[in-house]
Amino acid sequence: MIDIRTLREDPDRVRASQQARGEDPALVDAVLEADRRHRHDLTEFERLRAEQKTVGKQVAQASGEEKSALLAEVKDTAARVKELDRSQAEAAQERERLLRRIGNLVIEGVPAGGEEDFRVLDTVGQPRDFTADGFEPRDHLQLGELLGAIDMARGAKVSGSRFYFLTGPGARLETALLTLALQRAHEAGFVQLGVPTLVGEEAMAGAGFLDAHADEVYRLEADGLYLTGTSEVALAGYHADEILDLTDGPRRYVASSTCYRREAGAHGKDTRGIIRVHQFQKVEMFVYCRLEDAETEHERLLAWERGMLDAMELSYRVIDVAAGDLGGPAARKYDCEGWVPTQGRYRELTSTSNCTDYQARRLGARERDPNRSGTRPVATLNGTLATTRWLVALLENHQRADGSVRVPAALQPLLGAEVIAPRE
RNA sequence: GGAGGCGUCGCCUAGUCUGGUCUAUGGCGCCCGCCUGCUAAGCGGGUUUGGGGCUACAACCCCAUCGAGGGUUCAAAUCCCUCCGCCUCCGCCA
Repeated sequence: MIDIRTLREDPDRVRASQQARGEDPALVDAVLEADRRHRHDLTEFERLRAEQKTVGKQVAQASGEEKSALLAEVKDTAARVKELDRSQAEAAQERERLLRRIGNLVIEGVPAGGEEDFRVLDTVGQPRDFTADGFEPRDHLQLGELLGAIDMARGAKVSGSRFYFLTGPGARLETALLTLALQRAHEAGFVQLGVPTLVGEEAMAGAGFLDAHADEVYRLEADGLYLTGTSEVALAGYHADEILDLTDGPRRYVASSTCYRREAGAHGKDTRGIIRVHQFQKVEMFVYCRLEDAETEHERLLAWERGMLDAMELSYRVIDVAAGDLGGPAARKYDCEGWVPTQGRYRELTSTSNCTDYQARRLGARERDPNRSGTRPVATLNGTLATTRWLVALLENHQRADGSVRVPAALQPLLGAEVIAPRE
């Protein structure tokens, strides 16, 4: 949620941001209208309420005839107060409802436009030339089956489409990847958290996943709980409604968790293999820091992601995601996309968002304001350090003509092997 | 699953039966000042959060806030209802 005060004082800035996102700038005026109504009724309510309290005290002192007279007088006020409180609250709710629909203020420099309007910031490595290598690359599922690493058929038998088993070397490769990510985060000073993946409505909404992504979320009707599509939800909720002390620098957390996504709008897309599945593992970084440090911190998160991709010896590109493709809470988002040989294109492997104070305001994660009395929202950022999807890039890019797959040096000690060989 | 207890402004705590004197008590901690070779002690003051008015985003004034939400009442921490969380006991099950 953006700051209502920014919207009051500088509505043009908000309109411009909406425009860049391809969203409705008229929403700004609707919020302002509801805000005016709210403040008018609130002022009136407070004035009458003060009066009611004063008379109420007199009632307590008085007796007999004087008391009945006062009672008669204040009874009317009480009814008016109740009425105004209702309309004030109603206007506040309307303002809130509209305000929540406005996305975060896009940071200057973010390309305007939609999904295709991203800017490429960097490209690392070359897409592997299999013609030069003299063989036709197998896709990750062919390799997975050849190596005894992925079993889609049994996944479907047990749970349906977009479910899978990782088997033997596949499961071990995933574990090694996640472990390395956690190790590297630990060495960088992150505090590791074990997190709930089943959360209440408050946490889900606070992180912003019940707005645009509501269809993507698994909901357990009987218990009023939601399965999280990323540990960001739990990590964002961790310090909800708290006043943090950030004088010693940012709070950095990392968590590995199972992620659940309905993929409701993805019928027929990426149906083969484990590119797009209902359940996967992810190591996620999450940072609470001061607003003025957020952009620097965002660069750091990106650097940690790139370090991990480099260690996997993958070729990838870094993109500055366009405003229209950001999602509500993000003010800027960098994706790292790994090369997938059999698709001949780059696919998202990591994503890091700077949510500035947008998510924190809704969550109530604050700090003492260094410039004045009171508190102010902190900034939150998140980023991916590893996911199950990385197996696709690892298998396809490091495959050899005989169907075996070379293990990147960084994973070899964890896996205890330099090569994953086909089953006999 | 059954029975009971509890939830107060950082922590502990008074207040709830018997609604108005609660502008929520006291202690601890913390902050500022005084005193003082230094520290400690002592003394004085301050110390929830959110919002509105007015403004320099100060000071000041006001409203809300006693787990959350409703209700009763002129008036609710206090009475009634619903929900949430924690604890104890019993049962059941690993």
